[in-house]
Amino acid sequence: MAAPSTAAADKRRVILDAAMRVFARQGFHTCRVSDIADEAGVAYGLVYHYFSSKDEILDTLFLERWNVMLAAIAEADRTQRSPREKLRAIAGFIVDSYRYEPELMKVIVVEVTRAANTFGRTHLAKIREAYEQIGGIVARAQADGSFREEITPEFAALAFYGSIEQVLTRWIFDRDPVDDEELQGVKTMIVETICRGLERDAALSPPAAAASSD
Amino acid sequence: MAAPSTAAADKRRVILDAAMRVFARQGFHTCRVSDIADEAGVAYGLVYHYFSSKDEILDTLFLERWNVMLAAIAEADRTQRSPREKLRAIAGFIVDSYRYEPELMKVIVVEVTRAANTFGRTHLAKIREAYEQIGGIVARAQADGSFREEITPEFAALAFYGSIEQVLTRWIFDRDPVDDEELQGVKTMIVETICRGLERDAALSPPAAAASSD
Amino acid sequence: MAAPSTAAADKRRVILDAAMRVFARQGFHTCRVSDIADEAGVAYGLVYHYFSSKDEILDTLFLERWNVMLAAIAEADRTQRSPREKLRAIAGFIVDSYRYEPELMKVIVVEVTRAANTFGRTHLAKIREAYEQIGGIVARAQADGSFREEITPEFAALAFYGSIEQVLTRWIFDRDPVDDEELQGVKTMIVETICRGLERDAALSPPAAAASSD
Amino acid sequence: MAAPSTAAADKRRVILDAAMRVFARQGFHTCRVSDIADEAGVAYGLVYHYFSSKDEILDTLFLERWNVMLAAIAEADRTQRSPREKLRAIAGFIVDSYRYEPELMKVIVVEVTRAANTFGRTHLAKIREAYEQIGGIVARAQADGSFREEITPEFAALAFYGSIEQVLTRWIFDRDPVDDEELQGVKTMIVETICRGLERDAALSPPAAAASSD
DNA sequence: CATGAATGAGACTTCATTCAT
DNA sequence: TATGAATGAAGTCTCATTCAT
Repeated sequence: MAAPSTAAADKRRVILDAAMRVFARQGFHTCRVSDIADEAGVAYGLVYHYFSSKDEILDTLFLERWNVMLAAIAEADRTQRSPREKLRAIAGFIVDSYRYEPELMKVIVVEVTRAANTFGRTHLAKIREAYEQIGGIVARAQADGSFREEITPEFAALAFYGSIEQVLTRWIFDRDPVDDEELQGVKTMIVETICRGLERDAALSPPAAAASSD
Repeated sequence: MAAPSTAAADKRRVILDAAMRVFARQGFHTCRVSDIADEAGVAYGLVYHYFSSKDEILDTLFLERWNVMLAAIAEADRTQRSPREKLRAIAGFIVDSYRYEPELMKVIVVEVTRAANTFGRTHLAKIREAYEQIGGIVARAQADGSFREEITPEFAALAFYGSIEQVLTRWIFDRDPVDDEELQGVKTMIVETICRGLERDAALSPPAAAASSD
Repeated sequence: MAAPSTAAADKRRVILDAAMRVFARQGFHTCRVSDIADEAGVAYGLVYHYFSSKDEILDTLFLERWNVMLAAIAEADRTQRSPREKLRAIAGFIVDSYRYEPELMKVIVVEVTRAANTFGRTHLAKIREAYEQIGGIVARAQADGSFREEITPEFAALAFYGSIEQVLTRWIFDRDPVDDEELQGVKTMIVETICRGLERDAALSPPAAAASSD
Repeated sequence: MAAPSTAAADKRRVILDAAMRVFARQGFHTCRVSDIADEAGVAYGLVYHYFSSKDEILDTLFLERWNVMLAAIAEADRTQRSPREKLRAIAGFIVDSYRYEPELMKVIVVEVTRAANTFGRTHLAKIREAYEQIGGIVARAQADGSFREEITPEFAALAFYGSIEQVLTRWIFDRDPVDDEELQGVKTMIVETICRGLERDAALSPPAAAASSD
């Protein structure tokens, strides 16, 4: 009796993956539910057997991924590493997500986090959880003296995430595929720019050395 | 004989301003053309007398504003000021734009620059002109030795603009109106974070002094 | 398993038949798609489930009928009958089409073949196929000596079809229904006028006798 | 004081001629009133100073021309010529009308006489006046014994006019301009086909001779 | 006479969702 | 589970006509 439920779970997954590709290719608003069904190779109505609406499909794709990212941020924060190293781990995770799942990340960024008026609004609280975790890392870095206090943690989080999102958006709409070297370079530039902007004067040299250990 | 043309221009302006308010309030996709006509106090068809489509109204609002911003960036670049001061002038211009015309800026950011799949794509080239101008400032700062060369000008522009856009987005969707103090604080934090991230070690102290004169 | 597809085909037919009645009653441009849906007793959107546009419905009605007519012409031509008999068979087929399906023929004639600027243009090539087949009959009659050569086959076809179309148009817009006697009379008059005009002098008497056998 | 009224009359004429060209080029339903104004080089509203509606412009173009044609038919009928010569004169007049004013005739035929559902209906009575005059010629030819009585005058009129209209329609939608030889040939073919179809057996030879005198 | 801004009703088409089988 | 036919609300755009100047 487990087989059918597994099969069912598979179909659901098939639809989700198809939706991801269709959303990435055509955009959420431009595609029709039938496009998703066609891509998944299932009948029209079956989509509504697994999801209550077209919105719910995107909600699901977003939440699955975003929760993974929140976990990754929490994990990075849980380590004993320096703030700069934590932030580098986070930036690295997001950039690698794009590397390995560019279609999914395109959907997440284009259709949710940047879609301020629609899904970005729906998931506002969830999205801000990421900012808050990042802000927390900054706040604690300020408390322990490694980051200076002129910059509020809230702003720091916005600048950090905003820089990354902007880079992803650029990649998403560029013709050329991004090569690995550029991906690694961006990870470094993010911390080299934002973290250095956040760190105390005295801290400027050592972290540069620390970064090389990554 | 000037009156009619003035009157005509006025009606066009009335419609544009009404559209700005309606787009800001309801969102471009959620509002109907009749909402714009109602807000403007004109007949439905008059909207189509001045604009060929609903899209063209938003295009017009965006281009009007974006061209002003490009001019402001070019103007900031034309001065003899330091790179940091130039970037501060640009950040200041954008932040002040939001201060004085929050509805317009909400429309620009939410419906165009962040709407990657729709108008953001249409105006991709125009939007990138801003990045390129900012990147040019950075590149020249690297050439004259004030900015270090580890960070590419392209990335620097994305990080700079991305940070600002993220802050605006936060303000746009926050309940509370932003007070002047916060606005000024953000201007400072932007340069304090991004510019410091971009500047050479030796340059870290002097700019801090320069910034205090703003 | 045949039932659903039959049911589906039926609904499509129901819509086509309803459209035929509505087009005949109100005219293609004057009726709304909702009039068709109402007449068919189906929901608005179902019309668009089966047809991609209002135009396509008329295209379908026309092509269905016109292909039947082209087949009838080809069939008439395939027999061993005299040219006059072939043309009488064709005229008879068209006149009988009006007798048995006056609404459909009204739509075909009024909305397509006579609508030179709209559907008549779209289906120009298809319409001309009929002229060409008729012209072919005339050309072969000239070759075998039964028709004289002063009249080009092209003109003969236009005159033949033009005469019939004009008669149909007259009937279509007359108040009174056409009785069978008039229908039969017209069939005879068409061949008696046009064919006699086309035939050689020597041929004038025999065909008159032949016609009486119809 | 005559000058302004002359000027006024001129403007009215300018608009009518412009409308003729625009209707011929774009079709009545496809063009906008502003297209006519543009073509005439006058302001939008002026069209409504001279005509109460777009329809009235076409009505005017049609009636002007159709009345000329009715007069020509009456004139042809008034002579002492044979029925065949009268019909040849009428066919010749219509064909020459197309020769000298193809745009106007295109509008008359395509937008009025063939537009059964719209203007053809409005002007039904006027159009039928032509048929009736032609029918009258045929009826009198039957009374004097030159035309046989198997064909009703009503049908004869429809066949005669229908043949001509079909030829004009063909020319109108053919790419190639019609040369004079073809025009003359068609005049002959019309009477050679239709009149011969209408004439008594005994009359077949003499008219052929008569026709050569044209 | 002349202008062209202003009016507003009207219709096609799309597509998410439901439901009978 | 699975299918896809059926539903119907919603919104953009067109354009003939009017009218103030």
